[in-house]
Amino acid sequence: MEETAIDELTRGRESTIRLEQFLQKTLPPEAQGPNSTFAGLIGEILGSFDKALSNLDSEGRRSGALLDRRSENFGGKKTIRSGRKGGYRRRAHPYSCTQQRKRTTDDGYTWRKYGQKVIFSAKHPRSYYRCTYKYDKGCQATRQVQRSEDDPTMYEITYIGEHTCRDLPDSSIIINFDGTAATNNSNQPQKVEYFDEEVISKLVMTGFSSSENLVLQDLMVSMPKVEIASCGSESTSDLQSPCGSFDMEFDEQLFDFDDIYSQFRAYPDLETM
DNA sequence: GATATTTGACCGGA
DNA sequence: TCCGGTCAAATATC
Repeated sequence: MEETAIDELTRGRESTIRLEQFLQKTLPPEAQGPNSTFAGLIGEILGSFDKALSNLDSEGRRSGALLDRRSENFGGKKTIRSGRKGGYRRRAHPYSCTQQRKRTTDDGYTWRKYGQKVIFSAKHPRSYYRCTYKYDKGCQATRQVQRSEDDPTMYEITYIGEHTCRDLPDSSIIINFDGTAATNNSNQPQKVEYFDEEVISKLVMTGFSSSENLVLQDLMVSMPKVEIASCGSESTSDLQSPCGSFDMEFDEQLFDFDDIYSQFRAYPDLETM
């Protein structure tokens, strides 16, 4: 399973390199300087692939220990050691991502606060939240919320672990390219798989030949899918995204997709090509 | 009464 | 030994 993810990421990386080579041929020289949007974007995409590959690689080395630890906690029953008040094992953080937001409540999940700490060298205390369904469904997701020191109106929210409380059947997965939520008959939250088609299609519409499209199709296939939990009325978040939480999903493992997504958002001029 | 939050203590990792 | 993450009893809120 993990090897498949690595293969796909490697393929995506190679496709990005091919895309870079193609754009180098087609873009005017002034658009290709070291400080250009083009160079920055390609560099960051490659960097993200490298980072994801690096994370996966290190996960592979640690996976045995992690699985043991996670399965130990999964039942929701705390094993309190005799004579101790605490009795817990601090979890490693296999998957985490940090976002900055003005609000902390619109990520589509329900959280229960379980602690708050004053952090050394930080102005503001850090709050700790776990998924409400930790014990009901064994969901191991947690998040940490801390007011930003630079901008006190913003919160730095770190999501740790994956939500297993929304373990939806595959039949409910909706492939959606335009970001509009399709409807189904159930009242279950929908799991929508979403590609940033807008950006890629604009690239395609700028005159790529069919063979060149293959490069992009390659890239799209290799690009990790974005899992967006449909958040109903709360779908408008402070981020420029349909929903608050972005995770890259490879089967049962979630990886941060923020970097790649934000790279496209960080270059509005690309979207107007 | 059930559920959520607060807060001091405990524990693990660096 | 210090710092940060988590636990769980006490307290607050609905």
